[in-house]
Order: sequence, then structure tokens, then C-alpha cells
Amino acid sequence: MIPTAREAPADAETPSHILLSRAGFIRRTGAGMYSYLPLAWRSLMKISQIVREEMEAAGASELLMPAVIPIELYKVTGRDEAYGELLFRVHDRHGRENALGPTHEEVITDIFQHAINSYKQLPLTVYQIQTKFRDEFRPRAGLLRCREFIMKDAYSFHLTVDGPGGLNETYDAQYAAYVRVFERLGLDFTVVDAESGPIGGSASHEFMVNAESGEDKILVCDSSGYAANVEKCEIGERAWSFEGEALGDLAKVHTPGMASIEDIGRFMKVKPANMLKTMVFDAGESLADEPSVAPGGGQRWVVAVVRGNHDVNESKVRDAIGGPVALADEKEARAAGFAIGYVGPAVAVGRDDVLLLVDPDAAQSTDSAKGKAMFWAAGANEADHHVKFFNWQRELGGLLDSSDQDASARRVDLPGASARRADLPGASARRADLPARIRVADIRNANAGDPSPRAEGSILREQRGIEVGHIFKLGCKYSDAVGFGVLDQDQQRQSVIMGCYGLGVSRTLAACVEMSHDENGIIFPAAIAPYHVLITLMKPDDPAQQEACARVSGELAEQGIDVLIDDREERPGVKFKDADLIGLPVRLTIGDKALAEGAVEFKPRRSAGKGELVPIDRVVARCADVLGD
RNA sequence: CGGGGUGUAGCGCAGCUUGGUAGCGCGUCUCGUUCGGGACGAGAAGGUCGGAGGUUCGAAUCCUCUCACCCCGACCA
Repeated sequence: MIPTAREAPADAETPSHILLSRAGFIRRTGAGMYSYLPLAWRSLMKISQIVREEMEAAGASELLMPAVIPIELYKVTGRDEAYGELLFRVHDRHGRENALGPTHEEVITDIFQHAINSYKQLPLTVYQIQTKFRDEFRPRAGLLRCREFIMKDAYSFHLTVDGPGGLNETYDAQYAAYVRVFERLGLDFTVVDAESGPIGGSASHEFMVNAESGEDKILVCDSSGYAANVEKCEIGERAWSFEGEALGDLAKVHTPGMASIEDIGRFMKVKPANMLKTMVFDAGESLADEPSVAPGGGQRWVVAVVRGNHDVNESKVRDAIGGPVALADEKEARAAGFAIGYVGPAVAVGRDDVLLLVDPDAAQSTDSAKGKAMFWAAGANEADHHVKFFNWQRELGGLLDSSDQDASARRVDLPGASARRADLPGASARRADLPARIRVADIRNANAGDPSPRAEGSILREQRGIEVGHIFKLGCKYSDAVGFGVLDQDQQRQSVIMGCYGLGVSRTLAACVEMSHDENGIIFPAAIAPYHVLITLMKPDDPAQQEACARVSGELAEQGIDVLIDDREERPGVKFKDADLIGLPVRLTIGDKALAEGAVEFKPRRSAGKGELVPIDRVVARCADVLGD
């Protein structure tokens, strides 16, 4: 059952989807749902086995939880809301609602809550390998993002964060286990700092298979070894200053119907890098305690300003203000007086409900490269209008000068801030001089070429990756939600501290193909290949060839090498094409010519050309050699 | 959820503008010739044209509704 095809299904576009389909590994059964045919299943079992070995070595025990889970468990933690449409929901015959498990923090916490009641029983780590369900808005790219997939998920429980038996110890052990798993699988990967997302928790790392087609953008600093997902990546220190002369008088420009940076840039003949992109966020209650000029009032709106060619990072905005934010609802923001699409920094002037957050690259009044005043275009805070010759000091003058006695006491430490700033060229407007309603902070996504946050003078390099593993320090988020605590040595009730560790088994197979293929097909590393060696018989009916095949395959099997035999009555070309497509690490061809010399043709999939003749009694050693790499 | 697109044989597609016998390539089956990089010839099987309704003497084709799927975006262990 290896249905190979010359052409890929029309809906397949990415290499792994096309090749796994053509090579007879998978068949699409529904949108984002795939059947694993025998070849794929063998590969998945091999990946799972390595995962199992490393999990056991890291002290985790395997178990299996149900895929169908009462929705009540997810209501306890609020994740039925947080996940929303991503949860598959099924109603049983009694009308009870269940979720198909997208991940099992709630279930495992529930189990442990009832089973564990003493610190003496901790720490514990368990894992399972199971089908997970997520009703993705847009499944795509075959196995890379589907609605039903195979995942290894592990969970650990601790009394403490540090020290023996603490969360950090297990987290580090899992981290190391992941590194060993992906090394053993023969994958080229990068570990990056990551955002925790809706799973929650403090620290997290993602394991990315390096592939051009990857969905995730990661940034790497070669000198320090720092690597992070773009969602998380810090940017090194950048000089900034609001002080500087204006290049010209503020000029209002009519820009009807042009709300996008691209449109305006084209119309006004301004490069995006010379525009200020201004986004309005709704901080809700996050800023309730912030100083406000208005009696009894609080700041609600966060106006974030970055350069037009940069993207605001919502997580960084959240960190900068110390609480949750969300992009403002357009209607509400309009009602509050923001001309959405045409907002500029000056909107903060005269309002006491706005916190202005400015990225260092946007907080410039002097173009240091040219040594003259910086040219800025920005929104005019009036529908269909923008302004040219924006100058921070002039346009925000009142705000920048307003002194707020409480400000210095309340100010939090911002990422990337340091005392050295004053020494940097062009830096004179010190953070300490700013009123509380303006902050300069790193609030944008990092790009290639940005300064490294870990090595002075180095810059960040960009590459793409496929997320195959993600580990989290959860803390007490789930245990507190269900009231899971144990008594410690001092008879004090302590919340149990958790970690969770995910690894996409089916995605790893696809990532492997993305990483390693050529125009003829897949090139499998030995650890993931469904079989190690393919024996191609030129004349399947020929007794001499049959005998040679039986001998070689028998000897290979004795060495623990998995053999697939192609004894189909097909023309040689067809068999060779299929062999390359399926991509097993070694191909042995048994034909008359070689056999006459007591040899078979030996060809590693990676090597180009014809392959070489190897005497039959030495071919097993050669196979073991190649597979051992 | 916004934008774009596609549903016709197992797979890949044409036919639709201008309504009139449902086609091509690959694959499958039979026979023959071939036989170390997706052979050639002859023949054969295989289709509710996504579904429902409508217009018409007549609908794959025109109209209305609907379903499914794909791509881009937004979102995302």
C-alpha cells in the first residue's frame, strides 16, 4: 500500500505536502485531516519511539488521557473562552458538551489534584503521545498545520521553582531531552526564546526546524548565541531623542481614503521609514493606577508609535505598560475621538486618558545618518488628512514639558533602558525627563539587521523555522484555577507549580521533509525513514536475483536494518523514480550486470549519480556505515 | 472572519463566452512489442458535470440559492 503518483493533488503547495502525498505517505481525508498510510505510520512510530526513550530517560512516565473531555474542565480555567472556536465541541446523546482535547493541562491537573496531596509525592512528570484536535480557522500545508494531529505532551508538578525537584530542574531536563530527540532524528534545528501565548506561564522555548518554508520568523545573534521568535525577540539598545529642530513648517495634506502606510507613502512620496505609524490600543483596567491629570480618571488608551516600516508587537506593548492590552475596537476608538487610520502622536496632546508609547526608532528628531533634522510624516488626527514635517518637540511641546511630580517615583524600568543612553550620539532627552504620559520603549518586532540585545555591536540575522516543540514554565496558572495545592514540610498549603512540554510528532515528519528534499523527492535521515534500505530488483522473476535479494535482506535484518523490497513488475525507470521520491537513505539495485560480478549497486539517497558496485558480502557493512552517520 | 479562486472519470485538466451526442493526459484492465531513470501500439472499463431549485423543446454551459474545498490576510500549542 504505497500509492505513488506522478502528480500531486491540486491543493498541495508546500514541499512536504506535495512529496508526502506523491510518495504515498498521506491522504487527505477532510479539511486539515489526514490519513497516515503505512509508510507515514512507520516514520511516526520511529519518531514516537525516540521521543519515548528520551522522555523515560528524563524521568517521565507515559500515560494516556481521553481525547473526549467534558467541557466543564475547560470552563474552570476559562480556556473554553480563551480557545473559543479553536476547540472542537461534541455533544453526546444526553446533550452534554465535550471538547476534543487540544492539549491536556486541565485534565492532568484534575487527575493530579485528586491523586496527589503531599509534597512527598512530588516532583512528578508524565507524558502521553496522542491525537490532538484544534479546529484551526485555516488549516494548511498538509501535515504542518492540520486540525487533527499527533502530539507528545508532558506535564510536570513541583513544590518549588528552584533547587532539587524544582520546576527549573525538570524544565532543564526536558529542554535537554528535546535537544537529544531532535539531534537523534537528524534534524537541523534552533532553540529560541518564545512567547507563552494562551497556554500561559513565565518562560518558554520553542524548538524550530530550520526550513525556508517555515511559518515562524526567528532572529539569531551569531556572536552571543541569542535566538528568539520574532514575537519575543528583544532589540538591542538604540539611541533616541525628541530634541531637535524641525525641517520645515507642519503641513497638512489631504489624503482621502488612504489609511494604509503603503498608499499614503506612494501618494505623499514618502518612504515608510519616514512615517510614524500610530496604533491605538485599549488598555482596559491595566492603567487604572497610572497617574492622571484628570481628577478621578485613569489612562485607558495606549497610543503606540513606530516607524512606518516597522510592526507594533502587542506583547511588548503589554510588557511596557505592565498589563493586558488589545488593539482598540474601531468603533469605540472613534467614539473616543481617535480618527482611526489617520491618528498621529499629537493626539495625546491635551488628553489625560492617553499613554503615549514610542519606539526608540520613532523617537527621533534628528537624522543621525544625515546629521540634519528628521523628516516625519504622520497622521493628522483628522479623517483623510496627514501631516508632513512632524517634529516631536514642536508638536508635542506641551506634553514633553509638562512636569509630573509623581512620575519619577512611579516609573517602571523599561526593557533596553540603561544609564549609558546619555552617552550615545544624539541622545539628550533622557527618559528621566519624560512625563509619565510618554514612554519610550522597545515595542516593535525585530528585523534582520537590528542590534543584538546580547552582544554589543552585533546585529540580528533572520531565518525561518517550523515549530516542532514548545516547552513552558506554567507556574501556578492551572493549579490555582482548580485549587490544587499540597501541604509542605511546614504544614503550609502550597500551590503546585507546573511545567508543560509539547512536541508535534506528525508535524516533525512534515518538517523533516521540508528541511530535507530535492527535486526528485524526499531525502530521509535514517532515524525517521520508514525503512532504511530499498532493494530494487531489476528482474523480480529471475531466481538469481531473488536469491541475492533474500540473502542481502536477511543479513540486513540481522543487523536491525529495515528493508523494503521493490519486486514490482515495472520498468526500471518507474522504480528508480519511486525510489527517489520515497527517499529511503540507501538504495540497493540487484541486476544482471552487477550480479555477474558478485556485486550489487549501492547508492545513498544523498549522493548524486549512478552509485557504485559493492560485492555482496560487503554491502551490509556499507549500509550500516551510511546509516550510522 | 475579510479578500481571491476552484468544484467535470482514481489523479491533473479542457469544455461554459455563443445551451444541442461529456472530452484530453496520467493511472487502471486486456493483448502484443519492449525492459538500467516515469516505453510504444491496439483495444477496454470508468462520470449523479458538488447539491437544490428555476428558465428552456433541450442545461456541465444561463439565473437563484446552497454546500465543500484551496490560496492570501487576520489568528495560532
